[in-house]
Amino acid sequence: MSEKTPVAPASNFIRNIVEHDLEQGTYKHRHWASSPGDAQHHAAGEIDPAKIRTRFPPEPNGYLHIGHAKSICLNFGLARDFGGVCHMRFDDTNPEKEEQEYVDSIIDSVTWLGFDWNVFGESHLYFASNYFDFMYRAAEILIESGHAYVDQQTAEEMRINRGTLTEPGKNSPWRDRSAVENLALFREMRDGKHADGSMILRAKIDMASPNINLRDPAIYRIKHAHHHNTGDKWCIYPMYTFAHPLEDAYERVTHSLCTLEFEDQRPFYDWVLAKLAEAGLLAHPLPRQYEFSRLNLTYVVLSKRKLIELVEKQFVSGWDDPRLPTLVGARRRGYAPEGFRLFTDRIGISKTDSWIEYTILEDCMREVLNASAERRIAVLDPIKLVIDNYPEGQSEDCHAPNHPQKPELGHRVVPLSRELWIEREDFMEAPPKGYFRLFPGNMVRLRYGYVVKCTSFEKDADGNITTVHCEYLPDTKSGTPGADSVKVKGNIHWVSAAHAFAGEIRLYDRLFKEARPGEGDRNYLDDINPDSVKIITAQLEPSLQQARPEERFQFERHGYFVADSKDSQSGKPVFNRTVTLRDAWQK
RNA sequence: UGGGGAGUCGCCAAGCUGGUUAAGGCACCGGAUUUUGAUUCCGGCAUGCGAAGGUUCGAAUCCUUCCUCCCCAGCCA
Repeated sequence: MSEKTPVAPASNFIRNIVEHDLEQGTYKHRHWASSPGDAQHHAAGEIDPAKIRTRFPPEPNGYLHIGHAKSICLNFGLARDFGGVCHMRFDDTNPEKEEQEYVDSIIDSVTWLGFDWNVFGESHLYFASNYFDFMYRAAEILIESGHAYVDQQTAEEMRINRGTLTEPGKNSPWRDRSAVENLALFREMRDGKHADGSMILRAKIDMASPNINLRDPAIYRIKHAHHHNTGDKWCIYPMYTFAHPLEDAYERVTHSLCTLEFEDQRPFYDWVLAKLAEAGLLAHPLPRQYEFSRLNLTYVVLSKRKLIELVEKQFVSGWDDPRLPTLVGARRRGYAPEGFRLFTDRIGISKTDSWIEYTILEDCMREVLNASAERRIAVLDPIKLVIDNYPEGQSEDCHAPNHPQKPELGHRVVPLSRELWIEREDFMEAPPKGYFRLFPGNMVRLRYGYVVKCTSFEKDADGNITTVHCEYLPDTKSGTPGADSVKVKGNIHWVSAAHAFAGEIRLYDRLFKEARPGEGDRNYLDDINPDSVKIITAQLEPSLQQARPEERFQFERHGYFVADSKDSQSGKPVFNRTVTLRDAWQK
């Protein structure tokens, strides 16, 4: 089924760069010593069996979301397609924000998406914090070569002296200290002799640079904080801008992919690598950074800050709320890993600021789920259908295929009897033109059962339909020679009232009612859809009782549903609606 | 009004070292099949590539000017 979407990955500028590099043999002679290390370490290793090395470098300070899925698929997909390796690397250089809980969740999500960092017989799971000794050494080398200095300005002074977008900055009064003095001070920083914020190590570049990121950026700060991995070993920690190129080089990464906002940072990335290559700490070819545009999805919010707010202010039930675009949320919603991979292939990679329509993601899920999910029957808004000419107390088996396009998946038995539950919307007292379901005098097929003719109906005091009456045509049972003797256009699903069971179903809809939440001067919280979830009790066919957590189904004529991983109990599943079926019927 | 990026069909996105009719996907519109108004299948869908000039036999692709949008002034990443 899924052969339908072979999708040779579309050409994009990054693949073009990789192809070009491969043709040129740019990375052919790289050595890899089977573990991260400096130039000397790798020189002792063999020629790298990996044609290219990429990396997915999340900071373990939150949960992964759909935007990360794009980056994960890009990095791991590129490595896979070009005979390379993608490193799973935690960028944990800020002890104040990072936790083991996030590390575990991230590993779980990337694995769930279908990617693996065990390649060429090695596990490429890395932590930037394991490179602190190396980074410290790199900093000392920069100091010794006159490319870094210890600044004692306050944060406020630094900010003022940085200048503005249109005015150059001013040199720090501490900028011209000797290398010896800087080294001594930096070691004091490392040894805990100074308070947080009292000193900072800065790269010495150009306070007048039109690129603000080159105005002597901070590279090492004092933080007397406990680190989730290194404990209390360090009280100084490298800044991302300094650490990242070092991590990449240490791991022999060839193509370092990140989002557009780091574009201005690239000159510094290259500066760090060049200075340390000159000093012999790093070997050529050095990693190169390339930037692509981050994902924007309509009706969704992807910023970490907003996601945290939604959780903390309890607009949702938690990080794994099925309405959230987190990967744990999407998983609980029933979204499939293959769907995410299809999605990332479909939206492509470019440098254009773009907004992807949410329906693209939904369509990818429909496509993948249509191919894989077994069909079941659920009546979400039940009313009674009584077959008046069917004997009371009698029942019989009907056979329903588990998948219309996959006969090899077999079929199951659904019992039929005199009283059934059918969908409220499958009956109308006075139907509009084009409606071909149940209405007085009309005939429809009870899917996998008989053709019935609607004879009458009952209403309660409020005018709501409570019961519909019909008569069945005994010779028309599905699968029998007479099945097609009567042609009907309508085909409705049903469950036997005596055999079905009631189950909880959560009908999820988008969390935001506006395509671009918070656009203009609106607060994104005001754009929250008040009806993003509706909990109902449905009548479900008997076989659904055995549904296992995370098992996905198509409830015929409704959509795709998944047994909730948290709230389902043995014999008592709870279902989440993943996405509806397309519906071309305009009411 | 400093620097860095981006503008190709409703939404994405190839092409951009200039050369027949501007890929492809999604959406949309027709039509066929269908015991899911689903799926599947066929067909349609930019005389146009942010705008205006220019170079050229020939430009989305080169040049000039202009317009619009995004990012950067954390001891965050």
